[in-house]
Amino acid sequence: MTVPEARPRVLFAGTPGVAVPSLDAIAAAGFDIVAVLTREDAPVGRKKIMTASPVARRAAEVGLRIIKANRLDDPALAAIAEAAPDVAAIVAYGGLVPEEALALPAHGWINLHFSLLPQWRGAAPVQHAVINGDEMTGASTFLLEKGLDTGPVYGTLTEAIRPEDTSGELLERLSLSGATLLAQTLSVVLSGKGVAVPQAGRPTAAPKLGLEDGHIDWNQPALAIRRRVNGVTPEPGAWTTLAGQRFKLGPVTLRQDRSDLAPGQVLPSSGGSASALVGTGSCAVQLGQVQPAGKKMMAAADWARGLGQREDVRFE
RNA sequence: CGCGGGGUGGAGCAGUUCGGUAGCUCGCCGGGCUCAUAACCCGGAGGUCACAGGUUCAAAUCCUGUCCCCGCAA
Repeated sequence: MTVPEARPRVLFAGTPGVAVPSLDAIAAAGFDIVAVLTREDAPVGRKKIMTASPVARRAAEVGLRIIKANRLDDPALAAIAEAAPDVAAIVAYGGLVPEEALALPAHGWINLHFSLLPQWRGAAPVQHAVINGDEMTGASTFLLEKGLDTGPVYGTLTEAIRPEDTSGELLERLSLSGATLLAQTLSVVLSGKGVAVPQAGRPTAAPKLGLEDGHIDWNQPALAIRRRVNGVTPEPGAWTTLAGQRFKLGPVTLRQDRSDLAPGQVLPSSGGSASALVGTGSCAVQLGQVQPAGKKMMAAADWARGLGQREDVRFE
């Protein structure tokens, strides 16, 4: 009987869709994923259907051992200890990793974070980068420690933020390139050649966004409004109100040729090139997709047609 | 049974209160005008008004039930 060559034992921790490419990349790189830690099933949608996380579903497809826990209490810690990982890789797990857990793998926990640390530490780095109007962002792999995203950095990559990028699109690109970075970092760390560099520079905070973060203030300049809309798209979503009703907005485009509209004033234009313009603190913006309360998401041009001849349309 | 809005030609809407001829802005097809056009003019096709019962001389509209979509809340 031959003794198989020892493959590095990896614990993967992650929950949402952006973590799935990392799981795939680590598996493809040949690591032995001894367990996948993810959050418990959660009710989704109006019907509250209990749904497993994207990472849990992917892990199930591949036949990996799954540990579902919202907090790393004793049973979860025991399960991790039993899996005996050499290293843990964590991408958007969604829960705090206590110090007892940090010590379990010999090489610690390697976190993939979607910013150039120490910029945008926290739950929503991509969203804040977009809202802030950053032209460049990236991803970092670092050694998890007690503080929030404060550990020394193993590797980074950069990604340009395009003016029309939404957080969702940017995050998708970063989830793919970041997955490769994470797999590379694991290899280097497990080989003992990893070099972790303490974070240098001025930290900024990127707390999780709430519903109110998507509330558009039409008195702001058009550029700021576009950045905010892009930053909160698709989650938690940009919105305003119309006649007291919630009105969701998709990405907008700047119309620097129109500055004759008051902030919030809506101008439906008719004709084959129908669209809807909205006044801001500076020039107007042109709406792309809109969703009035109780309606499906629709093209702003379609919505504008249904408005008819009304001229009193105004967002609050 | 958490609260609320909605389902009307391909799209977005009006019409429902107070039953009585299917409407508006577009799109589509054909023709015209034009150097040209997403502009303008003329003509045309396309709808069991979500579904099922009920009331009525008559239902998109009133009554009952069902399905589906969405905004909140969680």
